Amino acid sequence: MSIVDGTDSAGDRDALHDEVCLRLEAQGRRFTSNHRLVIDVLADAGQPLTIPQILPRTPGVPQSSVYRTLTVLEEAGAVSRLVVGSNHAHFELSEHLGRHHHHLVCRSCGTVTDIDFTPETEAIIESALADVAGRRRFRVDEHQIDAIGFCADCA
Amino acid sequence: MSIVDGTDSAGDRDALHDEVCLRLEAQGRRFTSNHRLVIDVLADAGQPLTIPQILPRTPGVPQSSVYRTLTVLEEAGAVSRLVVGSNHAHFELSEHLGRHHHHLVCRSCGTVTDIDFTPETEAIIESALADVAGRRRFRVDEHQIDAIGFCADCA
DNA sequence: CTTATTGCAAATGGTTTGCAATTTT
DNA sequence: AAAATTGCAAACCATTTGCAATAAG
Repeated sequence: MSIVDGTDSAGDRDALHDEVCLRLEAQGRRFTSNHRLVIDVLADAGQPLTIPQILPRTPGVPQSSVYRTLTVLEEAGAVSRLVVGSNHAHFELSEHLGRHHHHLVCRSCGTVTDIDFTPETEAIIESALADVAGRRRFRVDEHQIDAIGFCADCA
Repeated sequence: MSIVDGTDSAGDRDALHDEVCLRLEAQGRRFTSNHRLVIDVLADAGQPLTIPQILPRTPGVPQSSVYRTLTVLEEAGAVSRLVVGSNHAHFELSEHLGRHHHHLVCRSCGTVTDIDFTPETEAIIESALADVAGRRRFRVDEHQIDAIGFCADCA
């Protein structure tokens, strides 16, 4: 189902690159070295990163290019932009490439961590959402759940 | 339990003002006419508003004062700042004053609408969160669920 | 009277953009 | 060659802030 299944083998990484490339080409974009570099940074991190966190891992690439790359990747559905609390947007591999998950957001340090629910819990949430949204004729594409509090370090 | 229970009678509004006043005074702040004005705008709207939506409803009050008022009210726990997708933050009465709820966010027009889950669904979500977060020694204060998609108007 | 709040204007800072040079196909 | 991407610097724009005047307790 998912391109990146967590084991992170070399083959997975190639499959990830291929999938991103396909998505870019579907929109008439190109898969350049900057694109690959940013994808790899996000894949390696395994959790949402802010621009200040990404920049040091893309040495020599100007800030504006990283922003542009992230925008292109977002439009191609390869990356998601997350805005929760903090002043900086967080970026992560899209759920199209990874797997569905939710977030723990630390009030103090702003760090965002991925968490998973069981399929049963997800099913309950989805059906509750479909029910409530349907009543207002709202079509739900996706949902995001953020738990806000304090991480172990900031407790 | 909640100060504002949806019927929106004059008494509820007074109770709302009193509660906001208490919360402000607990922090050595004052309950001024600007504070009341902004609270009333948010209470009347009954859904999250952006600054561009708030300003026309607070005639004569400069933008910077509205921002400052919202910050003070947020610190007092009377207002919550919501950041989802759009370029503008959305503001609403805090769950301390209203009731716990979640959001439908329209990808197209950016409008945010409140929705409620049943207590049973909420209980399941809370226990799932407590479980997963506890395993990482993360202390959950609150959670927010945003369903992203297209509203009836933008379908 | 003491201290928080207000209003104005100016600054801040994350993010976006114009344009010429450079890659990619 | 044609078109997307890059890098640099400059522009944007939502939000914040300094400061003198004002209002609340």
